[in-house]
Formats: sequence, C-alpha cells, structure tokens
Amino acid sequence: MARYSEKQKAALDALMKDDVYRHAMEIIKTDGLGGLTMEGIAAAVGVSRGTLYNYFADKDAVIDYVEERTFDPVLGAIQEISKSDLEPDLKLTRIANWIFTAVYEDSALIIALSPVKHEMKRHPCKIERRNKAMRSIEEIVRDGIDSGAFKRLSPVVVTEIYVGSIFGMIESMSLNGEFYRADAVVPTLMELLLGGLRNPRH
Amino acid sequence: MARYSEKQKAALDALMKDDVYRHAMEIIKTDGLGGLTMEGIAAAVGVSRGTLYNYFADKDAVIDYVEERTFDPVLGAIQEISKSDLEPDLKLTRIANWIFTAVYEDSALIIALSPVKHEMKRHPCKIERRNKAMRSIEEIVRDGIDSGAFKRLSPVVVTEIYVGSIFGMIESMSLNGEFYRADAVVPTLMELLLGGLRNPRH
Amino acid sequence: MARYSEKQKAALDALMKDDVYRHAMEIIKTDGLGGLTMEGIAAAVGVSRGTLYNYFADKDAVIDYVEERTFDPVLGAIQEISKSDLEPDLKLTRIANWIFTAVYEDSALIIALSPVKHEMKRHPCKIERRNKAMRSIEEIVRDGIDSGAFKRLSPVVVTEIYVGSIFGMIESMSLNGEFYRADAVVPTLMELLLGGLRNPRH
Amino acid sequence: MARYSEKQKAALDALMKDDVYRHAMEIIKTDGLGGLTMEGIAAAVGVSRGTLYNYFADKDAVIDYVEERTFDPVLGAIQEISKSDLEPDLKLTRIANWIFTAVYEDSALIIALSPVKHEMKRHPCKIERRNKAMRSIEEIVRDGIDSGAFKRLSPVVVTEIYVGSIFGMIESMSLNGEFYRADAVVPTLMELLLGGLRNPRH
DNA sequence: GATGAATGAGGGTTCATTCAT
DNA sequence: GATGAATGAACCCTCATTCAT
Repeated sequence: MARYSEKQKAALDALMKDDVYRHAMEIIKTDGLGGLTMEGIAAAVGVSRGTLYNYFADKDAVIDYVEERTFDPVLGAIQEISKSDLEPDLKLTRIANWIFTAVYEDSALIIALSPVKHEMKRHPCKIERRNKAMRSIEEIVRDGIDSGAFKRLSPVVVTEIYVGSIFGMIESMSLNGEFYRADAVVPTLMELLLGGLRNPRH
Repeated sequence: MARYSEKQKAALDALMKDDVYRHAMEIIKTDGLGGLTMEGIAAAVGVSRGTLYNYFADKDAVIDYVEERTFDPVLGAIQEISKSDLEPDLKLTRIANWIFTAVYEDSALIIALSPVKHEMKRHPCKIERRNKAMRSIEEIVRDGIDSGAFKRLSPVVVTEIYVGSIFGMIESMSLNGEFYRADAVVPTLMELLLGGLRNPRH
Repeated sequence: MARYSEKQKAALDALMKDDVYRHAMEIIKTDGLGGLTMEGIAAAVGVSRGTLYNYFADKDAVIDYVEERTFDPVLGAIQEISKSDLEPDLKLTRIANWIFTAVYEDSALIIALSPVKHEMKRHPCKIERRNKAMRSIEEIVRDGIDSGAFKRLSPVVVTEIYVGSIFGMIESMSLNGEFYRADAVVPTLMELLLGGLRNPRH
Repeated sequence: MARYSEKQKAALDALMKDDVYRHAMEIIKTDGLGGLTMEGIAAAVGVSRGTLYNYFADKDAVIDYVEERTFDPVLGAIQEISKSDLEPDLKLTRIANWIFTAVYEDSALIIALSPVKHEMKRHPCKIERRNKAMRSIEEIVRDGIDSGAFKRLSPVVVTEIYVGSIFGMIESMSLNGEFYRADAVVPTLMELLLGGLRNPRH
C-alpha cells in the first residue's frame, strides 16, 4: 500500500506536465508547431512515448495544455488591469506594457498569442480564450467612450485594432528574431493609438 | 512528339504554375496549409504527382511560389502608392484601404500575409518579401516626419505598428471567419493611427 | 496489515475471480473480445491493473478462465442429462432446450460456445472442453443406436451435426442480433434431426 | 508517355490483389484474423507497406476483399443450384456437397464462412453476403414446402438449421484440424435433415 | 516530358506487462 | 498484497519523393 498519496500523485502529475510544458515550448520555439511530435516531447522530457499518454489524452491535449498555460497569465493580467480603477487610457497602456514585457522576458509567449489560423479548427478553446481577452479590453474601451475620455468609435473595431497592433507587432518581432523592450515600443504605440482615440474635446 | 521550342516551353511552364497557384490557393483556403499535399495539388490540376516535380523542386518550392504570387500584388500596390506624390497620411490610408479591400475580395490573401512564424525557417524569402513592404512604408513615414507632417517618432516602430495593426486585424478577422469591408475598418484604423501620428503643430 | 490465512486467501482469490468473470463477460457482451483489455477489466472490477496479475498470469489466463466458467454449466447440464435415464431422443431434445434457453437468458454465453477458431491456438483448453461435451453427446447417440432407437449412422458424424447445428444457429442468431426463444427453434430443430435419426423400423 | 496502358494497369491491379488475397489467406489460416497486419501482408507479398495502400483504402478494405473473394464462389454456387430445376431436396444436398467439397479442397474457405461476431460491426457487408446466401436457400425450402415435398415448418428456422449445421460442422472440423471429405459427412447430414424435413404423406 | 507505382520514414495511438514503492 | 506509472513493441496510416517505363 505504499505508492503515492493523493498529494504526491498530484505533485507528480504537475511535475510531468511542467516538464512537458517546458520542453514542448522549447520545441515549438525551435521547430514550430509542425515540429512538435509526441516522440520529440517524450525524448526531451526523458520518458517513453507511452508515458505521455498517461498524462495527456492525445497530442491535441498537449497542445491545448501548452497554449492554455501560455495564455493564462496574459489573460489574467488583462482581466486584473481591466478591473482596476485606473483611467481607461492608463489601463490600455498598462496592458500593452505587461504583454511586451512578458514577451521580452520569454519569447515563447508568442506561441499563445499567434493564431495559427487553420490549425484552429481543432482547438476551439484557443478562440474562446482569445475572445475572453478581447471582451475584457473591449470593456475598457467602452468605459472610456462612456466617460467621454475616448472618441465615439466602434468599441469592437477599436479593440481589434488595439489587440491587432500589439499581436501584430509581436509576430513581427518574432519573425525578425529581435525583440524590442517594452519601453522601446509601448510609448510610441500608445502615443499613436491613444493620440487618435482620446477625445480632444474632453 | 515534337520538341517544344524555348518559347513554348516557357509558356507551358507558366501555364502549369498558374494552374498550381490557383488550385493550391483553393486547397489552402479550404483545408489550410496542413491540407495541402502534392497529391492533392496534382489531382486538382489534373496532372500526375511526378509532373509537379518537373516544375517545382519540392513542396516547399510550391508553397514559396504560391506565397510569392499572393504577396506580389500587395507589395506592388504598396510600392506604387508609396512612390506616388500623395500626402504621407493619404498614402498610409490608401495602402490600408487597398489591403483590406483585397482581403475582403479574396480571403485567400491572408495566407500570404500571415507570418505562420515557425514554418518560416524554411521560407526565408517570405521574410524578405515582407521586409521589402516594410521598407516602402517606412519611407512614407520618414517622409512624413521629415516634412513635419508626422511627429518625430521612430519610423521603424511606427511602421511596425502600422503594419502590425493591419496584419493583426486581418488575422483576427480570419480567425473569427468574418471579414469586415474596408470601409468598416479603415476609417477607424486611420483615425486612431493618424490621430496619434500627425503633428498637431503642423 | 495482518496476513491472510490460507482460507481467507482462497476466499479472496475466489472473490476476485468472480468479479473478473462478471465484469469481463459484461465487457465482452458489449464490445466483443477485442474490446476486452486488462485496464478495462481492472477498472470495472475496481482494482488496479497490477492486481489483476496477482490472480491471473496474463490476459490469456483471464480469457481462459472466463470461457471455462462460461462453458462449465453448459458442460454440466449436458453431462447430467446424458447420465439420466431418459430415452436418447429425449436427452438430445433436453440438451438443445437447455442450451437455447440459457443463451436466450444470457446472450453472453455465446462467447463460450463460439469457436473463434484462430484465437484457439492459444487456448487449447477450449478444444478440450468442447470435446468433453462432444463425447457426452456421442454417448447418447451410441446408446440410441445400440438400443435400436436410432439408425446405424456414424455416431461421431451425427454428434458433429447435432452440435454443429445448435452452435451454428446460435452464432447465426448472435450475428443477426435477434435471439429466438428455445420453444421457437428447438421443436423444429428436433423434428428435423430426430426425424432423420430415429429408426423407422423401431 | 510510356507507363501502363489501361489494360496493363488493370492487370497489375488484379495481380496485386491476387497476391494480397493469397498471402492474406495464408496468414489468416496460420495466425487468425488477429494476426493479420498490413506489415505482415506487405512483407509476404514482397512490397512495402505503403504500396498496399495504393490498392486498398485501409486494412478493413483488405479484409473485406479477402472475405468477399472467399465467399463469392460459395454464394455463386448456392444461387446457381437454387435456380436450377432440381427437386428441392436434391438442391439442398447439392449445396451441402458443394460446400464441403470446396472446404475440403481449400480449408481457407472457412474464413469466409465463420462469422467472428464482434468484429462484424465494422464489416456489415459480411452480414449482407451471408443473408444473400440465406435467402437463396430459404427459397428452396419454401418451394419444397409449397410443392408438398417438405413438411410445413418455418422456412426461416429450417434454413437457419440447415445453414447452421453446415457451418457449425465446418467450424468444428477446422477446430479439430481434421477435415472430412464431403462423402463422409453429407450423406449422413442429409439423411438426418431431409429425413425430418420430407413430408411423409407426400 | 509525363506518369504513377513504389517506397519508407515518420506520426499518433493502444495496451499487455513490469516493478519500484 | 496492492498499486499504477512507466515501458516499448506493435499497429494503422500518410505523404513527400523517386524512378523505371
């Protein structure tokens, strides 16, 4: 009756998932999602292929897990900032800052942020996650408009532009392989976006 | 079977590549890049798998070709607008308009516009193409700054933001499957970006 | 944990095998022999995979056990009826009745009755069991012939035909998924077989 | 433009399928359906695994093909005899004779004749084929009853018994590994079945 | 030049079995 | 004795690529 206690089991599970997460990220960073194979992960983690299936139902589950774990902190930060009682424009700035800082510190984050469109059909959760983030930001924009701080523009479109420009830039950075520090980008980004978004008559 | 003259051969080559381009695009639109197989292309074009290899070195060459041909008109439009003698802010608006209109008319364009980062290692030409476009736009921004029309912000960063927001939005649209018309997005987009970019003291 | 006495151990062993038998049958009924996995059995019984191996050498042993336990009552009934002092033709009728009734009541019985030929190499005991049943029936046939009740036909062949027609019909029923009640089949079956087997000059 | 003409292609296809049929049968005879693997077939035929997939969509297709090809002659013989203008009882005798002779000559036939119940879910065609045969035989029985040659028994049940006893015996033979010649079995079989089936008042 | 049959390297997945705890 | 995590062999299937015709 030795084996593991519930606690130990959970710890083991967490440990393995941690390992998988880290190595999968590494592989994705190096070879892209297309280069991610169960064999590759298993080898990197140092277990056999079969073992992986004790922790993940299938490859999709691995990808989902990696993406979720990558995106979750981003979503958390967005929601937290969104709920704070800062001014709308400051909220948007903070979010951009948080994201660029995070990406600068771990470029692997981009995996979670990039859509990879056509793989999406099989990972609907990814869209959901993204939408959650969008809604949080949209709310900020709406607040800004309602309070008169922002111009009366479509909140949905503004949000798309805001998110699009952040993610677009991050993709671009990852594409070129050189990541700017947040303070090299965000001020300019916010000057542009907020410069056009702020209500001059306010 | 009579030999083909050089001219005929070239024409044949162009014809085949045309066919491949069209059908490959169709397949990508339907099934994504992952659904693109040499067999699928060959069948769609109506030739045998082997024949494809007489026109393209390998699958990567097909993808490169498709992407290039997709991106070329975009690049062309950008360069042409860039070289025109419109005001810088109008140039930027025109480019955004052109791109959104094109994507709205043929959603397959996104294939060429989305980075699909990690497939990239094998398609360096894609980066080059993108950079060419970036440089054309950067020049517009520089002109605007030099002429005093734009604020003194980093042209590189401004360009990244401009391109990033456009491509980011397009990815977002393709993700959600609903494509806005250019006139539903571009005015807002330009109001934001140019609102913050234009030099108020000008 | 106190050691178990021999008696307790035996009881435990019987208990476990009982459980395995019941749940394995259930699984086989639902998903077929191919759907029977050690994990599936363990989960159904509520023990771990490893524990199963303390009671059965391997998967084959499980299958053997299940088949044996399934076949045993059939064999028992046959032998009992065979040893009774009924007339031979009545014995044969009773046996057919018993089997069809049993199968009708628990369709899982067919597992034990159907040969599944080529899995057989690994389960020689199955053949033995079957042969035991055959010999019991053969004896009835011989008695019938010796007593002049039956025609002078090869007892072996008659037995094969008798058993074959019963098992064949059962397979057919299981194939079509509809099981006749004994009284819908046995009278006809016996009218045919006995009609040809009974000695008219008797 | 060399390659194969349509005719040659068809011939090649037939050749390959022939090979697959023969070797698959051999494997099934030796190791059972469970021992039939694509790798095994490929190796036996002397081609690569991939090649098999140029001729068969998947493993199921191979199995279907083998079963169909095995069963077809049986079905053909049954239908031909059924349509002839022999007396019903002679028809039934002929069919039994044909089958036993065929099985005696190539024991591999049993593969097609044995149900293998639970694998069936994936091979519905097998049931269909079997049912076709059943219907042909049922018709003979009906004719016999209508003409007064046979007793008024349920044609369906009689057919089941007839077919069941034949297939059951064949399974039994294959189980024991010793195949009787048709003339060692069929007379007895028919004496039994027909003895009970024939209308005495006729 | 065209063809398409053949290849074979992977990829994902399942499961009987082992063994340290 | 019980456990269940780990294993690894096997299986099915896909597809880019080659090459004899």
